[in-house]
Parts: sequence; C-alpha cells; structure tokens
Amino acid sequence: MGITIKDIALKAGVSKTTVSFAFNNPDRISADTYERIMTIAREIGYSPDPIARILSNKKTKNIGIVLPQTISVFFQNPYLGELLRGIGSVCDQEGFAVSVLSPFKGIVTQTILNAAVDGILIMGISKDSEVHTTFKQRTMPYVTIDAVDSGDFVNVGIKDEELSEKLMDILLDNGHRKICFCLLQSISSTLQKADTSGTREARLHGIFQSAKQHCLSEDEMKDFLYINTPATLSDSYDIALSLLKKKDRPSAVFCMADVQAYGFYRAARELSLSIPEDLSIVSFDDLPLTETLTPGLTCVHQSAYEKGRMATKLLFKMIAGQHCESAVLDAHITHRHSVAKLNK
Amino acid sequence: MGITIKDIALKAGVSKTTVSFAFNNPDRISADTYERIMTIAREIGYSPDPIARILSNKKTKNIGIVLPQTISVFFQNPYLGELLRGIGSVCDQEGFAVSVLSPFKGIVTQTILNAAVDGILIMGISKDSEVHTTFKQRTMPYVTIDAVDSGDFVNVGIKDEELSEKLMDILLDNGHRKICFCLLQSISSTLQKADTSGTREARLHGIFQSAKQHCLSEDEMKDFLYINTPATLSDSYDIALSLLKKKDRPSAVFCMADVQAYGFYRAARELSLSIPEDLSIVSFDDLPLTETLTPGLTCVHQSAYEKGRMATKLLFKMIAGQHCESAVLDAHITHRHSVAKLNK
DNA sequence: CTGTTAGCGCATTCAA
DNA sequence: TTGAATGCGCTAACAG
Repeated sequence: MGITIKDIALKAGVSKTTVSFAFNNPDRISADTYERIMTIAREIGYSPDPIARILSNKKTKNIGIVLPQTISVFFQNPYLGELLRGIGSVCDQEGFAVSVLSPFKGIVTQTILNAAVDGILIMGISKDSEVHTTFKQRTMPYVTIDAVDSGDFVNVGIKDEELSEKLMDILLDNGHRKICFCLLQSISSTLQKADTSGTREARLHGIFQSAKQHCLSEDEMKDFLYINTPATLSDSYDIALSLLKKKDRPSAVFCMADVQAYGFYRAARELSLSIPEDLSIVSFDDLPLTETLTPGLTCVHQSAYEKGRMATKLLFKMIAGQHCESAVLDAHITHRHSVAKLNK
Repeated sequence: MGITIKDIALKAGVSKTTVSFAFNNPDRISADTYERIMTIAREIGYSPDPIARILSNKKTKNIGIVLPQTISVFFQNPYLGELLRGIGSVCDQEGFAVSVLSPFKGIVTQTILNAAVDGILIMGISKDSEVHTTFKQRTMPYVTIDAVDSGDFVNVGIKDEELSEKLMDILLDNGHRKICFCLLQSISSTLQKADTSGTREARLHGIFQSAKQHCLSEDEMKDFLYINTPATLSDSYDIALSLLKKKDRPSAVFCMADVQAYGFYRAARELSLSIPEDLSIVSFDDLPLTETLTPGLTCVHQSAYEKGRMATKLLFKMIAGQHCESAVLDAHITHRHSVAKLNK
C-alpha cells in the first residue's frame, strides 16, 4: 500500500510504461533496464496492484460459482465438494481462481451484479428466473448447473427424469408401495421468488411416470410420503430416525442425494433395522464416499466432478467468445445391495 | 460493458457524481432525482462496475483461502469442505465472498501477490516460509491454519503434539507395536521449497514422545511403518489394500486424517478383516461423516468448521485493523470402537 | 528500446 | 442538493 509503479519508475529513472513492461512484457525492454527495475522492485518490495491491473485489463482471472444458499449449509452436501473439485480442476490449469458466492442478503441478482469475475457458474436456477436477464444485462458469461435447459442458456446436467423413472422402477418392481421420497429442500427461502432448479420437478415427473407404468392405483399413490429434507447428514439422520421409529414406517426410501441416504443408513443401524431386509434405499449421486457404505447403495451414478469440469470448460469457451451448447452428462444406475424384494 | 455511469448521467441530465450518489448515498440527493436516475438505470440495464468500484474503494469484499495444492486434489479430503463451511459461515454474514486460490504454477507467493482480496487464509505453511515476507510486502492481513505458531503471525490450530501423543498412547496401551503411520503427503512438490506446515512434525513428535514413555526399544521402533498417503479416499484405499494383504501386516494404523481411515475401513471389509479384532485404527479429525462408520472410529475430534470460523473471524478483525492473537482450538479424543487389545 | 498520454469506471473532496 | 475536478494504480496505443 502506498508504493506504486510510479515510485519504481522514479527510483529507476524510467517511465511507468517501462516498469509496466518489465512486469508484463519483459521482451520489449533491454535486459539491462529489466534487471535494474526488478532489483529495485525487489528491494522496495513492490509488485503491481492486482486490482488496478484488473481494471485496466478487463480480466479478473477469476470465475464465480453462485450457490442458491449460504456456503455453510450448502457445502454440507459432499456433492458440492466434488463439483468444486471439477471446477477447480480446469481453473487450476487455466490459472484462474474460483470465488464461492452466496446470495447477498438472499438476493442472487445482487450477487451477480457485484461479483468481480469473468464468468459465473450457477446452480439452482429455474429456466425463467430473473437471473437470466441479470446476466444479459451485465453481458456476463454464465453456465447453469442442474437447471432445466430451455435452449436460451447453456446448462450442464443429466437426464433427471429418465433416471428417476428407472430408479423408481426398481423399487416398484421389488414390490415396494409404501415409499418415502426425500426431496431436496426447496431453496425458495433464500431467494426472492420461489425459485427451483427444475430437477426436482423432473425427478418427480419420472417417479409418477414409473408409477403410471406400474399401474399403481390412486390409493396406492396415497401411501407415498414426501418430505423435504435438507441435503445434510445430520438433518437426514434426524428425519430418518423419527420416520423409522414409526410403526407404519415405509419399506423403501427414495433419496435425491446420497448424503440423505447416509442419514438413513445410520438411523437404520441405530434402530437395528437391516438394509435391505427391513428397509430398501435408493438415491441419486453415487459420490466417492458412497462406496464405503455397507451394504452397497443402489443409486443413480453421476459424476459431480465431471459436471463441474464440463460446466467450467463451457464457461471458459464462452469467456473466450466462442459459442457453445448445453451438455447432458452420462449417468446410469449402479446396482448394488440396498434394495430387496418386499415379502409380505 | 460499454454502458457506464456517464451514460446514465447524460440521459438523466445530471452529473456522474449524482448518479454515484444514487447508488451509494441515496440520502444525499432528492428523492426525485433518485427515482429518475434509478428508473433510467433500470431501463438501460445499468449497474456500477464492481471492479472500478473496488479500485476506488480499496475494498474487495472478498477473502482468499490459499491451498498448498490444486483444488482438485486438496478437496478430496472432506476436511476441507468442513473448513470451507466454517469460513463461509462468517463470510456469508459479513457479505464477503471467498475465493479459493491454489498455487499458480506451484508458486504460492505469486498467488498471494495477484489475489484481489482483502485478506487471506492460508494452510500448509511453515513458520519460516517465505510467504510471510510476501504478506508483509503486500501488507495483506492473513491468518494461517494448522501452522506451527511462532508468535510472528496469527494462527489457528489445535495441540497437535499433545493429542497425537495421547492417541499413540491408546495404541501402545493396547499392546500394539507393529503400527503403520499414514502421514499426510508432503506438499513440497507444489512449492518451491520443501514447505511443511509443521503439524506433521508436531504429530510425529507426539508419537515418539509416547513411544518413549512406553519404553519402546529401538528394535520395536523399527517395526513402525511410515507411509505418505494423500488425504484422499481412493489413494488411501489402494494403499490400505496392498498393505493389508501382506502377511506381516500391521496390527494397527495411525491415520492423520479421517479420510485415510475410510480407505482402511473399506479395504479391511474387502479383505474380510474385521475392525478392531484384526486391525485397530485411530485417526485425526472426526468429521461429521465419520459417525456413519461401523465400528465407530476412535480418533482425535477437532472441528474443521470451527477452525474455519475462528480463522475467518480473526482475519476480519485484522482487516478491520484490530490486533489479534493466535487461537488454539479445543480438541479431544473420542473413544469409540476401532481399537482392540492385541492378543498374541 | 523507451517515454507521453490517455484512458479503465467509479468515488469523493471541495466548491457552488 | 448538485457538479467539476481529481485520484485510484495500472496498461497500452502511439510517438519518438
């Protein structure tokens, strides 16, 4: 603070430009002056102010990931860590930093407007959210993650509806009718409007589709239980515990996130219910840690890491001014041992 | 891009100053002009450029967390997610964003010099690392995490040596002599010099201390096995698998991170070795997910979340120009069921 | 190879 | 209540 390019120029007996070149374009000045400038800079402890440099360059070398919730709650889902790893993997290699942005006072648009970044990755956004216009307004490149693609923006996701249907098929094929669905808690509370990413609807749609295919009666559908569960271990555990204690507990649980399933595993063990004999479980994600579960969890495998990677790659293309299209990532069901035939 | 404060001033028939006031100091202008300006701004889709604003304000509302490794490898340890949550919890509430910075081309000092942030949290730094001078040079507030405190800077950590000794006591008291130590892989590869945070040495010191107290002979100490294990599930699993397959496998494992223990649990299960009968395990961390392990893992409990919180709180104090001291967080051993008496 | 000059977009002191 | 002028620290086109 205080010591600027001007000071160095003065001490070195050159102009600011020359000093600037020394730092950004050494080839354009003589090795001699380069050395002199750098020596002085080192002595005085000078280095170009990154902010001023950014203002001049119009490049922050920084991308933002904006979350639908606060960092402390959202990162309780290990899924996010994986996503961040994917994002980081390409940022690292491009020399970019990644800024984690949460809604400022619950206002995502403000966050977007204030972010000093070259591009943004955003989650939990519906296709007609106002954020889209905000992005246009700032002419800020952005890629959505897990949004329902409308063609108006670039998104990275999986075939949620289709996969959800298949997952539901498994439960139904095994005779389960009393099923509990752990939905991801709606994020509306932190946004101005009830804003939902659309994966929730897509997956529910898949579920109903499966039910229809299996000719479930209206009465049978009434046995479905829907609960909004935050995607955190402790919340899921609490909910699971109280749910499984009940006499009329479900025979199967359909989780929207692995971390919810973890909670059920733990609660089941606590209550000496065995999986899958007493309780069948399926879920979405198949995080790396999920492989440590016994018995193995039958779930939709998707790579959050790859999702982050892909989204970031696309974002960089956009930042580079190239056109790009939404991507639908591979995902499939991994059959393991958490589902059993219901014998009644 | 393109549309600036000047354009708005022009359209509204006022000066740039007035427009600036409208956005930052509405009280200083008449409600009338305020409305007019804002309406125009909304129509045209204008909002102040965050970067120019930052240059003027000298405040980025952004702090950085600099990692000793790339994001994609470092975040494989769930410990980091917890830490980030803690950091985020106070940033969220202060309206700050957090930037995840990894060493640019392996040079941490460059990363520090180039970061557009108001303060920095940094991990994996030894007490006489050159980064300290770099920070002084930029007069950038910073707090180290898990560094060995020398009094010259502000650090947040736990009593690694003491806790490590106690943990080792448990193993030794239970008769274990053939012990494998999973060290955290040195981070030196990504830094110019072999730079180690010091917790590694502290913990090793605690271990030797315990051995000494237990009067282990030199020969017995020779049975100790040290392996550098990246703090990732897959690496730990691989290492565990090959290690446990051996005839002369250790009777106990001392992990420096929960995630390493996860790998051993999984490998043990795969090989039908039961914990703790066939293999005792202890570790550091006690992450939230660790509670899902069966049998329960005996380990040093520390809260990465609180660590992140505390470090960030201190950082904010420093940013505010206040003086502050290093903090030593509470940590203790959580006794569960992963250690058994060795019967030979 | 080096210097002059003009921004980058906004905040803010000072004067009106 | 509003405006003119200046500065934040750096980059880069243009000249020499």
